[in-house]
Amino acid sequence: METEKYSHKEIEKKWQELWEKEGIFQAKNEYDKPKFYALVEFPYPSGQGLHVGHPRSYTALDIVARKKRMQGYNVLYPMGWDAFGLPTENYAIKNKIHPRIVTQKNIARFKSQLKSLGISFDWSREIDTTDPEYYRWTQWIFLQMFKKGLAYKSEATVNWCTSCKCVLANEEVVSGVCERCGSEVIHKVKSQWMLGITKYAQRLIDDLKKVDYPERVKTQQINWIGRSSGAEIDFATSTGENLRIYTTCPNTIYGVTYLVISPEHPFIKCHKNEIKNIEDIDKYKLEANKKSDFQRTEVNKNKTGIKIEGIFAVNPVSDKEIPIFVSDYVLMSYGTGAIMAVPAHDERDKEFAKKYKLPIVNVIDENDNMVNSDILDGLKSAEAKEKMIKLLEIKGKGRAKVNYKLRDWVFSRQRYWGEPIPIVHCKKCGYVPIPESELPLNLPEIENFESLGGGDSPLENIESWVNTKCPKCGGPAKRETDTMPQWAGSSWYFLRYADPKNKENIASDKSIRYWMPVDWYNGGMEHTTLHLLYSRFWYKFLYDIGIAPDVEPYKKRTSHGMILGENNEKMSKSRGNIINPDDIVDEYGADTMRIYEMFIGDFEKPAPWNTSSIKGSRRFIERYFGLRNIIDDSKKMSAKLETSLHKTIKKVSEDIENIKFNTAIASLMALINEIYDQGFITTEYLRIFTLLINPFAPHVSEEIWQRCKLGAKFASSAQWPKYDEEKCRNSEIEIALQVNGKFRGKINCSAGLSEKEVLELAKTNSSFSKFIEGKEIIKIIYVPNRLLNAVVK
RNA sequence: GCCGGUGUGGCGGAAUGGCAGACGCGACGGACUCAAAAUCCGUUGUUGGUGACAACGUGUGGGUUCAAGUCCCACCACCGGUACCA
Repeated sequence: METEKYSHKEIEKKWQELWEKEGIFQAKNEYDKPKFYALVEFPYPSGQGLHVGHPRSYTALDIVARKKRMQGYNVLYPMGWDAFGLPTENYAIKNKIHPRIVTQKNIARFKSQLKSLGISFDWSREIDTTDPEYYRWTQWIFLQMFKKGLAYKSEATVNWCTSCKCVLANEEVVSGVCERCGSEVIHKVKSQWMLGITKYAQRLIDDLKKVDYPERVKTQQINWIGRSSGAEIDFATSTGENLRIYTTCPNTIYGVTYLVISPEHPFIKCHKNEIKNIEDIDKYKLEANKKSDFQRTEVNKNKTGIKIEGIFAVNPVSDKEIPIFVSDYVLMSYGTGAIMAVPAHDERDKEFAKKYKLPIVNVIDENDNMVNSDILDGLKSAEAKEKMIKLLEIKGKGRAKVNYKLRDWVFSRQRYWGEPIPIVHCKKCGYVPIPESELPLNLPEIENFESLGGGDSPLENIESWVNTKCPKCGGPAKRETDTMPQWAGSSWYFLRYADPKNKENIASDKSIRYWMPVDWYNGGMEHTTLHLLYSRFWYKFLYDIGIAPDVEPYKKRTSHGMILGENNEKMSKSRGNIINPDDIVDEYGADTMRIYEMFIGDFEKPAPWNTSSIKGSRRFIERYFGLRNIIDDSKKMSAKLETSLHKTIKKVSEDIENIKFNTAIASLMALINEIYDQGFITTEYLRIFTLLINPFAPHVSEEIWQRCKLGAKFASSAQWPKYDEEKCRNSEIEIALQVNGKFRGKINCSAGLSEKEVLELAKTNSSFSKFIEGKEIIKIIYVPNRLLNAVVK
């Protein structure tokens, strides 16, 4: 008998090398085979190295990918690097190293960490968003958007850090202050490149019907896009110019007692000569602009405003004269920047009206019927809304209008470590795209990566790069010095994996049509309204220009829960609860780490890390490794074990598809317990068990596969086992007995008995019969092979 | 405020309306050992009882049902997202 200890280090190294040498996980360009494209979000190679959260996602889809391969699919499971970004740039600034060097170092570390986990990535298709051969296509897509008018430059309000003196992305503003230095963030108007994602708003909502995403992901996207349908209504004013407002409740128009416009509304400037209190209004506007995000949310409920003196508006249906106010509770960036206030039926308007003693007119009663509304009286509010829109349209004073909360995507960053925007500005020709033949537009080499004080990109310093010729007229022109945001490269990367070395196209047409869409994409919830939305938008655009074969990039999306620290809080340096995956792999092995992370709880829910629980996963692997010592082919596996085996094959197969990795492992543990209870295992059963455990613990199962000569070269390349539905049923079963719904014992019997036969048997059971003795049986409920309930009086 | 999610032993967590607590951790008892670790065997929801057994038990309060962790109604707590979006 072998007594050799299980040595994870030797075994795991051996198989990782063999797999790599034989290239067994490389996807084949055999376009007649059934394909399966499994994808996980490629990481940002940070200086901290891999987090224990990464392997949760990667192992899960590794299990799926490995099983699909064993089921005969041509599987693509690629990995790459989303490597542009702020932390690397900050590190580079601080340590005066080129970000490229930092990135390369981080990638090397990540890669070796991932390899030590035995994930079956196809490393031959590795991509890196900072590679000019990659980002030339990011730039190329941008140019196509520019040509279609989807990329445009415009003045936009951006976040401005008062201490760093530079622009911040929305995600860099944490509760109103700068993420880097904690200083105040204010709004500033700046000329920015924008992407017209709002043109795709409706499609981004509608096409969610076509994909298999978790409901919470769909609703979060729908809420973020924020569709509302109402009407635009033109209110005449005493200036002669109309004020156009937006409302979702045009039916409440008889309840309008004033209008409110945003402080930035151009109406103020246009009519400054007619406004008697223009100085006060300008002062108010200045105050409003000075407010930081933080202050704005703080004073959220305490509304301020000022009446415009000397000008009034006229209600287009009642012809009543009403005042106009300026208030920062109305945003210039939504709708028309002007509203009609209905204080009776809007909380914010009500608060404002109370503060400024404005009249409140009720127009909808408690039964949802219109009142005080002339021709609308008596109608339900929904009917009234329809009727009012029609009426306004006939009068030419309003029209139905749909609005979205979604804004166009601010696409400029004043930073070095990003894709250069391939546009030049010519005084004569305006914004001119550089010719596609000049792509990639490489990032120039510079010494100082720090942003300039004025909020301009550090590229602004490189005069030799900035000053160029206009591709159109040949005259002097300047290059765009802003770069693209972190989210650019990840918006299309899944396409590049189809054909990562292609020099002529983002990928060959054939490869795209074969591999797309991604069959299963797993990633974090935090990307729901960022990367996931952005990439759906880009893919739709690529569909529109004939590159993508369909409108949605991902057929199925799942989302893993976060792995929390042992104290149930988010892992972070400051909380001191970080677990380094290297330590776990070193001490327990990759197979144990994989099993542990899959067994930790429901994959889709957050779960706290617990180092002492890892032992259970390690024990399970060792028990599996020990099976080789109890092989006995002279005996036959019991009938009970045969049933258990088939049930387990079924359970594991289905659980993997249903993202229930924890219960799949539990059922394997239960099976191995049963095998040890029996005291031996046959080679055939060990073979099947090895195949079932292989996607979860690939190294140790390859080792057993080889040592016990269970089949050809690799377990990972063998056929996934099939189960027999017939054999999943026990012939001997247990039936629960109840009296009046209360459990009173159980009987063992053969399967398939009739109600009468079971009842007779039940009566011989003393604890059951005790409770029906002397009582009248009113009803018997019999669930075949499961339960018998006697209702007695 | 609005949207989404979650509440089950000491802990992580299982349960197509049908034996609540699978599987694992921990704990307790035992075997092996000079001893410890490892391993193996057993016990482990709470309360009462020597015991067989009984009662109670899935956030709270109601309801539907022969039967509810699961379905319905009302609420409470926590977590995530979002926020003056008219």
